[in-house]
Amino acid sequence: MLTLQILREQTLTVIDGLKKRNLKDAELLVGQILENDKLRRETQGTLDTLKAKLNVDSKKIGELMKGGKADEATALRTAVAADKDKIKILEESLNDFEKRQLDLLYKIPNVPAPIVPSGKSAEDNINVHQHGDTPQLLPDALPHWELIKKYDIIDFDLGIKISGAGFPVYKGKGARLQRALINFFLNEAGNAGYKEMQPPIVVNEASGYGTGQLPDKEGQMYFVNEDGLYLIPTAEVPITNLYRDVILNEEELPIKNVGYTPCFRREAGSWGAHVRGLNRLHQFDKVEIVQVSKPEDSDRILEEMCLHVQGLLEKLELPYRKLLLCGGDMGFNSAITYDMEVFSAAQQRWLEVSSVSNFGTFQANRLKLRYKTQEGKMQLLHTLNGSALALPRIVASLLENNQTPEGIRIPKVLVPYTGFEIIN
RNA sequence: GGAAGGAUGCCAGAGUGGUUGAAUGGGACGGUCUCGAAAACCGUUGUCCGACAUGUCGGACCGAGGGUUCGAAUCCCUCUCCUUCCGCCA
Repeated sequence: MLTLQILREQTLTVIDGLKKRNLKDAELLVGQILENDKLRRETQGTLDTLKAKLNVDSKKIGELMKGGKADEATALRTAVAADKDKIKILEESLNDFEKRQLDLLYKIPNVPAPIVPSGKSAEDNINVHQHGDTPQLLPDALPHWELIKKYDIIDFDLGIKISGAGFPVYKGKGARLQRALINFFLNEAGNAGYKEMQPPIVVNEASGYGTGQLPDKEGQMYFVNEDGLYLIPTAEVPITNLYRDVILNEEELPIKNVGYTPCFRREAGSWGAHVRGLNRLHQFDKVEIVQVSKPEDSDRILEEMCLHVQGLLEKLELPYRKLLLCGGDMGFNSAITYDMEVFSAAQQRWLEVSSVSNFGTFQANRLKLRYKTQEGKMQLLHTLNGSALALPRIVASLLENNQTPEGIRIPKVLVPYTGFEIIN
């Protein structure tokens, strides 16, 4: 969430930024917060003055009691009672202002960075980079949902039997390919200086709030009611929350972590004709890179993370494009997001396989993730993350793009991981 | 699942209801000493909110939330978490 400081000091910038997201009531919301903030501060002022008086009087009563002046003490005691009533009322009112402040802050998305274009939907995203030729397939080329049946490597029906739709079973070389990709991605990140982490894949409520899945997005996560735990929609949640309520030393920065986890998404109401096969699943595998950096470094680091992801796609010989998301298509928490999309030849579609984002202080503010500057000042850090990479759509495009009459060719870089060169 | 104990500052660890934001020790930082270091000695060691002011003043914070009281780290209630033992088990 945005800090009050930003809202107070950069009000117009915030409103302009929010308009890029097509947030309807930007002025209204910001105005409500500032008004509430003003009232909150006034209330606290009078409350603090009263409390200061109470503290002095209490001390005085103590001294009177000690000095054996019980009468005077009793008199003062009755005088204090009136103040206590006032304090109680003011405290309630202060609580209300604080609660309302939080409610309002939760409603406001992050302010898009200056380079983010305004726009309503994916139509308005900007293609900033494209790499690789889209492959020409034979006329009898198959989409991946046919290929996985033909070679018996991913089985949706078995998944339906034991779990439900959107929970495929990977078999034989299909399972092996999954494992190969995960290892490849983890090793590449390790070589790039990321520390490998293996976090839990269920998280508590506080973690959901920390990275911004809660409130409001409960419906997208699986919830274990009995224990109050959420199945993670991405490794971003546990890995970023490792740094909740943490004060880092400047020398530790930037933090670079990578983790592989399964990811769970309910995807309520988002099923349609274009989500066949591996395009959208309830459970999928993903390797995620997460960084925590000083504010002045995060722009550079975002680029670095993008290049890492692009490098992976190039090594896998997949044609891809890099999009700068417009305000209307960005996630709630993000200040800048680049999406990487690979071309899936048989579907003739671009598939999003990675989303690399800089959150600025938006998550850090909720997480209370800070560091102490050399001048000894507490400062919120910046958080960033990106998929590197999400498996299912990578698999879809690998299968489709590399199909030949003899079988599906495995990219050279993966062969040491799979142990085979072709799926046939 | 059963039983018991606990939660205090960066860590360890005190704390009779009334200058306790909190003893003491350790660590870290600064200084003295030294060619340098160690040791020793001296000093510093919070966060959040607010008000005027780039410093001061006020308020809050001893797991969380309530309560009792003129006054709560200290008493009472609820919740959360942790540890240990037993049971079950990968």
